[in-house]
Amino acid sequence: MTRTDTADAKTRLLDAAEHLFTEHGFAATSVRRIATAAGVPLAMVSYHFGSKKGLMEAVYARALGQRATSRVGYLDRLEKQAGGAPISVDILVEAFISSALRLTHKGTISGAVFKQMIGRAFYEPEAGVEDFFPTEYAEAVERYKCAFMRALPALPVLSEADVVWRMYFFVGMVAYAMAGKDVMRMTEIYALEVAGRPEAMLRRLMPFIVAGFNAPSADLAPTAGVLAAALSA
Amino acid sequence: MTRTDTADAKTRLLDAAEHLFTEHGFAATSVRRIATAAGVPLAMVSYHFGSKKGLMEAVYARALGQRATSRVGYLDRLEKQAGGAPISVDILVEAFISSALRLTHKGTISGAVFKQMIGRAFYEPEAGVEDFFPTEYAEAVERYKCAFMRALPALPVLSEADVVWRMYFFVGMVAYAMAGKDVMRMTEIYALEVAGRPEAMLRRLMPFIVAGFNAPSADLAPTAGVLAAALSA
DNA sequence: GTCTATAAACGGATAGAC
DNA sequence: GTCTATCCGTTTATAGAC
Repeated sequence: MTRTDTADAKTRLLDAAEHLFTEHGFAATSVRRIATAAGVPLAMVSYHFGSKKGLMEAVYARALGQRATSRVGYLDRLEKQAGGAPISVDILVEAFISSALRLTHKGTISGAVFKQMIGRAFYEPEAGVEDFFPTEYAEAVERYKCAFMRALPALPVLSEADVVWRMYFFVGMVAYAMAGKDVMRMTEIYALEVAGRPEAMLRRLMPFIVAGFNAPSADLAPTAGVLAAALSA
Repeated sequence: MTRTDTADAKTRLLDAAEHLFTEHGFAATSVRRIATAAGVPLAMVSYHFGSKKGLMEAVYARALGQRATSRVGYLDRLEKQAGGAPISVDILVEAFISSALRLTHKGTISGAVFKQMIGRAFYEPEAGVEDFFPTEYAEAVERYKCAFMRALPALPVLSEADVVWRMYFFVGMVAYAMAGKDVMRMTEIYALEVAGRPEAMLRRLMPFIVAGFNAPSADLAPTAGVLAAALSA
């Protein structure tokens, strides 16, 4: 007996939609199916949310809204505590990931579902959240960018392009992991311990990312080209 | 006047489907739209491919089939040339990415479209290629895994779990970039030079990944926990 | 082999009873 | 406020003419 069974129609629709959109995607999920899963008449979707799209926006709004505080919360506390001194890269990386994962442990939504939902939002073509995310997270990205630039070794200094690219890669990787995707079935084939344990992944991910951020600037030491050199040797 | 205009119905359907599935996703693309775009009667879809799903499988089969040789081609040549000696990490990383990007420059399909299509295949829920990819690429993953383990510093040696995790992160990042996704709109906001130029991204990505692979083992130096320590200080 | 016409089911949305 | 019944466009797939 889950909470959904006793909640009101609106909440049950949101719960069902969240789950089904996450699992099958927006276009592939019909409102009929959502209403059936929620045990609610079809018309309640139009009544409460106006349209299918309205329902999806409500799903994201609920999920993100109630967690809005955690985007730069860690960073605020860290900067306050540091009192002007740079924050080290490893702490920034863990703060960034933790802000993402922490969404998993708060609020009414199942952590696993929410995590996948956000991961999916990154790839769903018609998701519509592509208009939502950037405005909501632009500040967080900018704040972390500045923090990373201050944290990284002064000489040879990384260009802003270097830092932003590395954050781009970082975000992409976290999205892939959060979406629970594993196209190569690597977690199966190599029995990676990941099921339901984001901490295990975090432990593996952190050194990888931290080292990446600390790599020499691509402006100064263009690494690409070694393949061609090796093959023509 | 593109090639599509003169090709036969089957080919034109594949071309149109490839393009539309890539742009809008499987569920959101109707066969009518595909047939219209291809300038071909609707019934030709059933005739040639049996069903919508059959069409999609044909799209992937054509795209991947004709490029099957390039998955471990670089690695074969590198290992032959090295004659038993380990291949350095930077060369392996570039070979792996190049094998992915090289798909872009071969065959009949537009590079940009194919690239996005593969990227999409990683996230499309109903794509069905999740049964296809692992079997096709398991050998390549295993080969690269062995090569990376031989290339990485002997002491402290990375565990197989370390190496596989790092390949997992690597794959995820490449998938995100290949799908052309950018949820945070970072390429816009920070004017990253990426449009149509995978080489620019490669130059930025390589040092990041290489450094990540060379990071100390997560088994020996668990980095996670610095955030909690910093906040409780 | 190719295509037109249509079937059969499903999609989102709503009118109007209660 | 809540729900049943239905509208009507669109979907996939096919039957059958050419």
